[in-house]
Amino acid sequence: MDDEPAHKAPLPEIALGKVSSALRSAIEREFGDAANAPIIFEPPRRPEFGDYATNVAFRLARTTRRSPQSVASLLVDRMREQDLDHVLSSAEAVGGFINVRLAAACWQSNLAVVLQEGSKFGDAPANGTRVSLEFGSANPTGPLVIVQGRTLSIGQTLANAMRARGYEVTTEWIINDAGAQMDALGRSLYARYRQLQEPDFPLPAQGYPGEYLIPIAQRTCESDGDRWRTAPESEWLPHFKKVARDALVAEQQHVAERFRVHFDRWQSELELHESGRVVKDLQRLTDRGLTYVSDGALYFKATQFGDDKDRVVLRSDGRPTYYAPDIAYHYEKLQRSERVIDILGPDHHGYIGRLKGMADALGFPGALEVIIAQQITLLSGDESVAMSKRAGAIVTLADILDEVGVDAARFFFIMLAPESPLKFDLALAKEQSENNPVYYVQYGHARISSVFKNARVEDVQAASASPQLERLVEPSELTLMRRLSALPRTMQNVVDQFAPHRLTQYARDVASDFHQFYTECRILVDDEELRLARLALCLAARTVLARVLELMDVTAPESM
RNA sequence: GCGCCCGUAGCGUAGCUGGAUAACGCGCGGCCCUCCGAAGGCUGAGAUCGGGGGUUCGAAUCCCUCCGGGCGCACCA
Repeated sequence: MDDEPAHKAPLPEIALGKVSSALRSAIEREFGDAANAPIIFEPPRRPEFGDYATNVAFRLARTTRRSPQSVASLLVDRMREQDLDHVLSSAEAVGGFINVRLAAACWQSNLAVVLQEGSKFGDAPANGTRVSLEFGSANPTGPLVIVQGRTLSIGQTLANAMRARGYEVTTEWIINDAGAQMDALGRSLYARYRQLQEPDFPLPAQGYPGEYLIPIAQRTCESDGDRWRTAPESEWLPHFKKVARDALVAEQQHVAERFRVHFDRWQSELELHESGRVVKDLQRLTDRGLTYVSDGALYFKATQFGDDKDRVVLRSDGRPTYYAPDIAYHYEKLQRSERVIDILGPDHHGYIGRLKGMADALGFPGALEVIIAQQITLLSGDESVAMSKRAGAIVTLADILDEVGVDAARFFFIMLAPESPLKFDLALAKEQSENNPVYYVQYGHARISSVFKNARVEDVQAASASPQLERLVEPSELTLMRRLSALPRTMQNVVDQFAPHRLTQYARDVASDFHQFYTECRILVDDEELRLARLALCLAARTVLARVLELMDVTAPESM
C-alpha cells in the first residue's frame, strides 16, 4: 500500500483513491453491498465546493429511501472516523454532494513531480496503438485557402497530443491528382501559357481562372519556349497537367511547413491507379460478393454496411469514380494501423457512410473514425468574401499567415470545437491581432521568464530541486498547483474527444491562474525558503505553459 | 423531401460520461502601478441556454416536435 516514501504526501490521484475506498467501506457498512453505486469524484465547477465532489449520495438516496443530504451527512461522518488526515483537509456534505478538499501536501507532491518530469510532464507511456491520421488533402488545383488552415491546425495539434499520450501516429495527405479536374487544370495552365503571347486566348469554361497559374506559365515559357504552341493537345496536355500539379503540390507543401504542419506521408492518387492497387482492391470486394453490375456500372453494396445507398465504383465506361482510389488508400491504411482517422471538411459529411461501410466490408469494423471540421465563413467587416477557387477570388492561407502570423493563426483555428462553424473576420484578425488570446498566454510565459531574469542564478537552480514546497499555502498558489496537475488529464481529454480547443482553454486558464498568483504573491521575497518555493512554482508553471504551446506549435517567447 | 452540424449576455464562444448560484474573451461602467513586465489583477451591469412538450431527485446537456442558419444528398471531386 505504501509505495511512496513515507515523508512525502501521496499524489492527488492516489489520495483521491484512498478517499474513495474510505467512502466505499463507509457505504458498505451503512447500506450493505446492495447499494453498489459507483463513486465518481470530479472537480466541481465552483472552487468553493472543494477540489473534488461526488454525487454518490443521490444514487444511494433512491435505494435507501432517504434524502440525498442525510445520506451524504452520514457518509461524511463515517469517513471522519477513519484516519484520512494525511490526504484530506476537509470533507463536507452540501446539498447531497460530498465535497472534499485534499491536503495541501498532496498538491505540493504533485508540483514536485512537475519539476522532476519537466518538459515530459503530461506524457503517457507508449500504448502500442498505431494511428493513421489524414487531414489537409486539398485538391492540387490551387493554393491552400483559409479553410485548410483549420483542418491543418486541428490535425497537427491532435497528432501532437496523441503522440504525447503514447500513440504511434502517422500523419498523411492524399493528393487528388487523377481525374477530370487535372485535365481542367492542365488546360487552364495551357491557356495561361498561350496568353503570354496571345492575351485573348480563352480560359477553358470549366477551368481554374485564378491568377496563381500565371507564374507557373511564365516558368514553363522560360524553360520550354513556345514549342507547345503548335503541338496537339494529346502532347501538351499530359505535360501541362504534370507541371501544374507538381508546382501546386510543392507550393502546398511549402505553406504547410511554414504553418508548422508536417506530414509523414504524401500519397499520390495517380500512383494508386498506376500501381494497379485500385483495381486490385475493387476485386477484393468483388471476391467477397460485395459488388454487382447494374446499367453497365460496378456497384459496391454499401447499404449492407449502413450506408444510404449502394455506391458506384466503376462507371459504365469503365473509369473509376473518386471513391475507388479511396478504397485502395484506406485499405492500405487499415492494414498498418489499429485506428484510422480522417479529418474532413463539411462538404464531405455525406461521404462518411460509405467510408465507414468500406472499412467494415474490408474486414476492419469500427477501425475508421471521421472528424468533420465545420465550415469557415470568411468575412471582412460585415461583408462576406468569396472563397471559391473557380470564381477566381482567393484568400490563401499564406495571405492569412502574412497578416496575423503563424502563432495567432494556429491558436485561432483550434479555439473552437471542430464541429462548431467558425466565423473568421479578416478585418478583425488584422486590426485586433494584439487582442488575440494567444498573446495573453504568451505574455504569461514571458512574464515568468522575466522573473527568472531578475532572480539570482543560484536561486533558480535551487528551485528546480523541489525546495520547501510546503511553504506554498496561499489560495492562489494552491489554485495554480491544482491547475498544473490537470495537464495530463486535459491532454488525454483532447485525444479522446478530438477536442483540441480544450488545449487553448487550458492554456488560458493556466495563464490566468498564474497572473492572479503573480498579482497576489510576491515571488522574490527576502524569506529564502518562501522565495525558492515560489520560484519552483513559477518554474513548473512555465514548464506547463511551454508544453501546451508546444502542442499547438505556438512559440513560447522569453520576452515580447 | 431525407441526412449531418450549429442556435447560450451587445458580439464571439466554453460547458467533458445529465448535477449545486450557467463560465471565458471582446465591448461597456468603476478600482488598482514609490514594489518581480498594467500585453496584468480586482469589481459592476448584462442570459426566460431558439420555442414548446417529455424522461429524471436534478436538463444548456438525453428523447420528441417546431422555428431559424449552414452544409450535404452524382456514373463531380
